Amino acid sequence: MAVDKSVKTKKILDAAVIEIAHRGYYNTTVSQIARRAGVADGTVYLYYKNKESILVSVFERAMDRFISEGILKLNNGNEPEEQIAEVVALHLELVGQDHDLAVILQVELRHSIQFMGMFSRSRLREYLEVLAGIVTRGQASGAFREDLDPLLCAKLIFGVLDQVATDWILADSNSKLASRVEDVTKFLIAGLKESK
Amino acid sequence: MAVDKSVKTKKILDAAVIEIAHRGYYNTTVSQIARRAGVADGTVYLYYKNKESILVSVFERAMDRFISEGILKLNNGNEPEEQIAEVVALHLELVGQDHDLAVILQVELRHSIQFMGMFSRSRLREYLEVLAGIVTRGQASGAFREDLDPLLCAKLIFGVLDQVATDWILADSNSKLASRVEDVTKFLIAGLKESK
DNA sequence: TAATAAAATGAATGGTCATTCATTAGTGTA
DNA sequence: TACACTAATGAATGACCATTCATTTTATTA
Repeated sequence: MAVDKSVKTKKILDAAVIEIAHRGYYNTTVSQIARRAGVADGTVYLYYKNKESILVSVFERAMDRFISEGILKLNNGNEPEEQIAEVVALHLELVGQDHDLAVILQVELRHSIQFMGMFSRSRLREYLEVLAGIVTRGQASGAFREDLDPLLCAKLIFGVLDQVATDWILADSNSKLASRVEDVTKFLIAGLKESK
Repeated sequence: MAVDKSVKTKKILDAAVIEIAHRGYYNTTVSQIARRAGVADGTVYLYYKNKESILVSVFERAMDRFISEGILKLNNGNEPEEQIAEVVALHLELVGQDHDLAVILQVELRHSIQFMGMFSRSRLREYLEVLAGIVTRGQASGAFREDLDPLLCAKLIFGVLDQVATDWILADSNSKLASRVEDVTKFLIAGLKESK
């Protein structure tokens, strides 16, 4: 039945996210994923073509949560400065909420983009374009300096967020990620304006 | 003879850097490294304990080039703003000079820090501390705002540089990395000062 | 209930390496 | 030249693991 099908597909995917986030793709065996999902090894292949396609699905879910669910929350009525603050908060909140998701985005995805000509670059692009849009609007309204390319700014903003997230993951600290939102925002907004 | 020993060790390491940068650690076989180095498979094990220890040496070399050779060039007499400019230029130049080195630092190292309890974090720490030192001095001299933690600032600066470098690698563009030095510097310095 | 179809199983297969080690080549010494 | 010692070789070993598929279990239908 259709429902059963998708339920089991999801169960396997859930298991894969956990295993891959903990051990990395190459150190995770299909058997481990199967065991955690509570199915036989062969069953995995009824739902996924092969190991790599599981990874692709893992990425798709991660990107989706992040981009679709996240970015849509942006309030377009706000001032550019406030939007930057919103993005920082959203980005760090999302990463902070789900450690496994975060590891996959920060560590595995990057690795796979490089070594398995993976799609996904386009989703990142999407994200960058949202950021660049904010910068462009800020420049138009005079809030932000105009001597920097918006796409470059978008990348720099992303770099900062990505770094804070990675730092949090690699340090496995329980220090709330949220506590850094304010300072990061200050830094970014200053960078986008003329300095004194 | 002692000289021969280290020459061959280096030859194998050179080969490993190239292979690993192109294919990633898990997709690189010891045979491939041996072939590129022009030695037999077994010979590799006369110079390295096992495959993982090759990776460790690869990282050590990469970090060394980057930190020791790079940071030492910083001119301590300069103003904080100039030092930031210097760091940006040095970082991007070093990465831009050696694509293989860059891939290993940006992609493989991160992956390994997460999944193989690797040392190396301490070398990154070293780098961050140099950056934090610049910020601290800038705050003391009144050049930079004082409401942000220097270590956080160091991480944000690193994030920006890391992102620009990664972007360059993943886009494999031949657009000179150097062309971005100026704009990145502007952004960072503004972020470190009070905004208008 | 019996027959049929669909889903799930897990042992077996085949391929891929990291690593070893018996053998060979090379180098220096007397 | 013969001997001893070191370095290098690469075929063989053994472990691992993705994937397959003959068989079993479960669900559906008549």
